[in-house]
Amino acid sequence: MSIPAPSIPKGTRDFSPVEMQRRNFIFDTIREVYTLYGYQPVETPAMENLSTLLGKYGDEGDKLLFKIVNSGDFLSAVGVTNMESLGSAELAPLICDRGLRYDLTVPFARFVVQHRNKIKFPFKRYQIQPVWRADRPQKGRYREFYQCDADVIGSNSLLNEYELLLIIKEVFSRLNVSNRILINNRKLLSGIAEVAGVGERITDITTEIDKIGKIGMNEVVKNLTAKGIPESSIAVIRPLLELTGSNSDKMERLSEILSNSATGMRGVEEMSELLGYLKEKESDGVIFDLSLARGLNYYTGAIIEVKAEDSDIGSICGGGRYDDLTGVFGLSDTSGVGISFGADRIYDVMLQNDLFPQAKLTGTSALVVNFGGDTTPYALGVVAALRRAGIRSELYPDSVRLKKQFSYANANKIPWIIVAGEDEMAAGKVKVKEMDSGSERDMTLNSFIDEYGASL
RNA sequence: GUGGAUGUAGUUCAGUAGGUUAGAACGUCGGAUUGUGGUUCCGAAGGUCGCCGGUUCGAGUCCGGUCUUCCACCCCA
Repeated sequence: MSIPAPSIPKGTRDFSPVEMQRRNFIFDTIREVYTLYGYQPVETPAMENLSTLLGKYGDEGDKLLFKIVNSGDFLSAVGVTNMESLGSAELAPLICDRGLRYDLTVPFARFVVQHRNKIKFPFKRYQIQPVWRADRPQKGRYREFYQCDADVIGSNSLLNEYELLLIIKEVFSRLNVSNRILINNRKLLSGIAEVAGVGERITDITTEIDKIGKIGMNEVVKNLTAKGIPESSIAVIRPLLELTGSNSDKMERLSEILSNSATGMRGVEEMSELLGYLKEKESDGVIFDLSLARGLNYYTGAIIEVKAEDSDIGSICGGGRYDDLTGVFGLSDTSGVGISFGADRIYDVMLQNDLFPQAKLTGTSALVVNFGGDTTPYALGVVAALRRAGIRSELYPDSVRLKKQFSYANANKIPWIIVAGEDEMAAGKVKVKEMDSGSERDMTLNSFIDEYGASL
């Protein structure tokens, strides 16, 4: 009779101590940079009311929401006829009031509206928490993953966009991840759709435009045609996406072509201003890419996406400006802009390219051997003294064969073993063994701490 | 949600044209060394062959379904 092997839900993962050490390196780096730029931490619950989440991410996003079945007799609200006539999609809202958060931006918008009395605008917050998506798992794609968000809400200034770009550069430079930062502006895309006479179809157009880099212009044109975009419109859109030359050349051409679109012209102004803030060195690796579209529906201005070089992982950071996310929760005229680092994908990229710094030793430095009996108080005194001296140390919990205790130290890469048995106790000393060299010395505990404490 | 691949001891993998008690390495545990690890030697434990059903005298091996992991699409961090 064997118990079935335990398992965890599809797309979720456990993290070992080694993995956690590396993950924390990423989280700590991002947190340090966020703090350095004046962002304040915030957390929100894992689950939100479904009404908060639904309709914010487009149809596709709604499908990927994890819904939570109501507690108690959740079927009583349904009724027999509904049960038989409705599909599971229509049934869901009747039996689910809550869902797991899909990202950190929408819960943050909710947070801002709910706590507006206590918030002094502009509000700069950061938030590092897991999110959940019922996507099919794949390389670099998990059902539970961490986002590391920073947002400024309540300020229209493009200096915020500029600052977020600097943060992105700072984080990836500290992590040593080579990357390219793509920027664009939704207003430019809206303007293009407008002058092409298909302003209504902006969503269809942007999601297709986004694929240019992947499937090529010809395929995109084919898809647009298939979606019913008239050839005359495509004829206007296409040359714009194929603009070449320097950023200022591109902006110049765009302002000519978009001159009849107020939205488009604002896009030109915004993009020119942002590009203007970037000094020569800072603009390294920042690319103005008209084909960058990004799916999330709520973006209205600048959009940002970071791709790792030397990797097929895809996007490792994304963001943009949303002018009216808080509007749906009852607070209008509050524009925000934010970015989000995908910690799990950054982890994958760093592992692939061997970018993790040699693991800092955060494990135990000294293991005190347990002989049991009368020596226990003596051994306990030894660990206590080591800890008082700031040396990470532990007493082996069981008084078992020394072979076992030494092999434990070896397996856990503990560099020192302190032997405090009867002989040592009688002499008022300890025997210290350096595991690397295998050499042993009898000495007082104080002289050990004096001699090696500082290096541990 | 659509399409494809995968699944055998804790781990990485063998397993011949369906045929007795399913193998190896590493790891684990015990011993050589009852106060000494990492090397060596000896020994042991550990598997309802992902799960359910079917074909067959007989299935780890063939067929169907289902789940997991991985890959592509959709979409995205």
